[in-house]
Amino acid sequence: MNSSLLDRLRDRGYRLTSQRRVVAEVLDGDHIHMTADEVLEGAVSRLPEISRATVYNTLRELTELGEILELNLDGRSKRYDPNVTRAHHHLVCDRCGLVFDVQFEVEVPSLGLAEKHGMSIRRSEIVHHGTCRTCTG
Amino acid sequence: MNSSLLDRLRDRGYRLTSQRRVVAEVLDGDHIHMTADEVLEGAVSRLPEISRATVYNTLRELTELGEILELNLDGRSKRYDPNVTRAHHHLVCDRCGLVFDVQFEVEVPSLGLAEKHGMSIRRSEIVHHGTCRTCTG
DNA sequence: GCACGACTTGGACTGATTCCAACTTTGTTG
DNA sequence: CAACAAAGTTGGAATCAGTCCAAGTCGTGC
Ligand SMILES: [Mn+2]
Ligand SMILES: [Mn+2]
Ligand SMILES: [Zn+2]
Ligand SMILES: [Zn+2]
Repeated sequence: MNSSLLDRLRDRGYRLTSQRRVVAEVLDGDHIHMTADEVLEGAVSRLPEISRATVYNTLRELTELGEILELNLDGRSKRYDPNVTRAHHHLVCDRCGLVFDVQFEVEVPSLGLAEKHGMSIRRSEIVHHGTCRTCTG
Repeated sequence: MNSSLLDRLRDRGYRLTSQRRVVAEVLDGDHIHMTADEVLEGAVSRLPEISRATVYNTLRELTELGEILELNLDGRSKRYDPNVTRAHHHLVCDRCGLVFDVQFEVEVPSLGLAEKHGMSIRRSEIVHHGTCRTCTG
């Protein structure tokens, strides 16, 4: 998994810098949905001199490579999801921003030509908005 | 439709100011997904002295009333959708931001208790990301 | 070892939205 | 009607996330 990520980076002609390695390490996990700032925080704790700009650059690169998903769950910070292999939904608490994965056996409905308005579709996203238990009080 | 919106505003104890009326008018339509700035622009053309702050205030109120939907389609500006009666998906061009409605007969899969992680769900959103015909070139 | 392109950096900048304190409007009460 | 309170509006400052940029560093091929 991780080695293939690094391989892919190399295959694209990207250099394997300590900064990129650290960002990839911080993002490793199963049900995490970190903001860029959280990634920066984790990266800094391993490599104190890493900069915000590099974290943003690397997140963009990893997204373009398809190694992570960039999620717009609420109107706030984007979140980055390393789980690209198993398609899943997301559950978001509109009050506190908590995010859950939902492993649900519903294939995303594929659209017919008519519905696509001539667009080519790359990816479909299902987000459920609600209130988590602690926020309900 | 429109009168019921104004009625609802009154029922909640909201005053029916010219500013609120203008914002509601600008938002009236069927397949529109305006940004706050576009709403402001339309509102100003009818009521030049209206302020940005009031537009944002009114958009929040209408959203809380359930009269419009606040959509986070891309990481940019939120979009406001007055079509709350017919559930539908959205199709977004990731290059130019164009938005289409998709009237598709797929009910949003409802989640079982286990999948909900204890959350109460208010609304589910399906967004298809891709590239529109003109952006494909 | 040098040169060059790739990469990183801090800080300035931008765009979207929220916040705020002053002001205006409207509704209520005597 | 006058006076006061409550609700609404305003412009601009502030915040927040993200992008941009010019300068400096690194590292690979020659
Ligand atoms: Mn996820
Ligand atoms: Mn719509
Ligand atoms: Zn919550
Ligand atoms: Zn497009």
